[in-house]
Amino acid sequence: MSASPERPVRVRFAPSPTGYLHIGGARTALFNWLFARKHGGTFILRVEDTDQKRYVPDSEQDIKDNLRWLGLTWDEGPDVGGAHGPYHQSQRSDLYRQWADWLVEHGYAYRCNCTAERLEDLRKQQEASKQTPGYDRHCRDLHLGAEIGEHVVRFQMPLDGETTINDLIRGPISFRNADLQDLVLLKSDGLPTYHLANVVDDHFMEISHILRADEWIATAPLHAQLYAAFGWEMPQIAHLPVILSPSGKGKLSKRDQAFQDGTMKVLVQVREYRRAGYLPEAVVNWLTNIGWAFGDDREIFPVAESIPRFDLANVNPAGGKLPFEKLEWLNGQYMQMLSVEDLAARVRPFFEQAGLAVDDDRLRRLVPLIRERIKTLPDAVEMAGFVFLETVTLEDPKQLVQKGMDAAGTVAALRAAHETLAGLAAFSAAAQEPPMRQLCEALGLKPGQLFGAVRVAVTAQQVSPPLFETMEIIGQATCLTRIRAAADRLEQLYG
RNA sequence: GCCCCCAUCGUCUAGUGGCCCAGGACGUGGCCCUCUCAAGGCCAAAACAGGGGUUCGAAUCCCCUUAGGGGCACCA
Repeated sequence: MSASPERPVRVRFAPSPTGYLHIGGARTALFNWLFARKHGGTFILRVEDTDQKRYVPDSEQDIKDNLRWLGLTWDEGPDVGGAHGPYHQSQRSDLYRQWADWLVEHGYAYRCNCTAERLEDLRKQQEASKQTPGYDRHCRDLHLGAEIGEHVVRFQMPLDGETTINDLIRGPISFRNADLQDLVLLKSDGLPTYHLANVVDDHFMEISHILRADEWIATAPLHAQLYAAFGWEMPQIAHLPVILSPSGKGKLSKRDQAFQDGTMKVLVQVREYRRAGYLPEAVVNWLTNIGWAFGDDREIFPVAESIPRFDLANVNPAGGKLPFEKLEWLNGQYMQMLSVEDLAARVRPFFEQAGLAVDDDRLRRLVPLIRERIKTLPDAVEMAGFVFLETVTLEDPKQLVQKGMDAAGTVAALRAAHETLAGLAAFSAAAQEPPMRQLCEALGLKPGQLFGAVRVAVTAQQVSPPLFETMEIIGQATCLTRIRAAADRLEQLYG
């Protein structure tokens, strides 16, 4: 039953199109992808669309788009094809049916026509009498034929003995067969359950290693028994640790959308990370570091460098929570590493979405100023959107008044600044600073007071990129207009 | 209830019997730098869940307890 070590590495990510790509799913995909790349193997995408009830039409597209966004491209699967297709389980029904029949014929499975009502009653009884819930094997020895009409096919689990799974991360895990269920393999709609489909597909797609979330551990012995019944070699298997909800209750996968946990925004779907302005390379770096460590005490590493180091033997079996604060930091680090060109291109759509008319020259000059001040792409809009605005308006002119100053003094300071700045022949930051500092002394103000008032006048914000560089980008005329307007308004209202 | 996984700072982790009175990172606090905010630099607080073994020696191996998690579907 153990796989031959020399078997070519072929791994798969097999999502079900019942929802958008989840961050936990992305992590599973990432580890599969890393494993494949490490071993020069093949990474396969397989769509497990056998649940018609929960099918979400645009979820497959979302899954594919976001895998690509993360750079987790597949070598075989939808859109790219391959020699082991089709890669949608809904197109492989005949195969599953054929092998389900084979199991029945060979005494490894049986037909069952127990009704949903009977199963429901059974479960209620078992709960009432505090018994372990599960199918009572009513039809197991009835040898029902195909003529019974609507029915399912159940696996005939051996009643004694043990099944041992050799998990690559956890070592051997044993189960008493008597504790295992006669699970449904083929549903009454003729489609397979996960258990049958994944075994048949993994076999015919020549999957060498199964890397999946650890919620599958409990059904692994069933899968092992299926391989044994078919007489097929079982792939090597490893169960990846789950990602837990930061709120401390349950696994994250139970929530399917972003939610608020205290002061922290918890993002769940990959599309939410994308929209929130995280860089895919930062997300990948972050995800790689949950359950696995690069080594050498390094926290920041490009994916290309983690490939040769990746090893299942170093995967931590314990589940963990997503460290969101670390993503914020990592994202900031990655943004600092990007070229001006690159960051400008990435930040541009966010300005546009905010309805701002982006000027390329200004944007390129702005990027170095905001690069180390933003954590996510849309932060740039909040920090420096005023650069692309014709006029800015202050909610309350009182905001111009800095600590230790009054309205009259502020008006005077602004007018003095206006005069100083208006007198400059060149409006570069370097040209602005010395006379403005002299002005501080002349007015008896601290730099923070004068510059603060000018900052608010020019940007309508208390916080901005460095003042002189910012004014240089905005331009002399616009700055002067804004300073005068601010002084006028303050004087009018509080003078 | 039954079966299974799992357990190092608040969080992500390093540690595969002596190099560990436990290292890194995020976050937190302090200081420095400073036109705001950041970034950066320096410093600090902060963990081997508990109890038994094994061993000359245990964070590392074994057992029990406890905590957390998963599963017990005609969902994946």
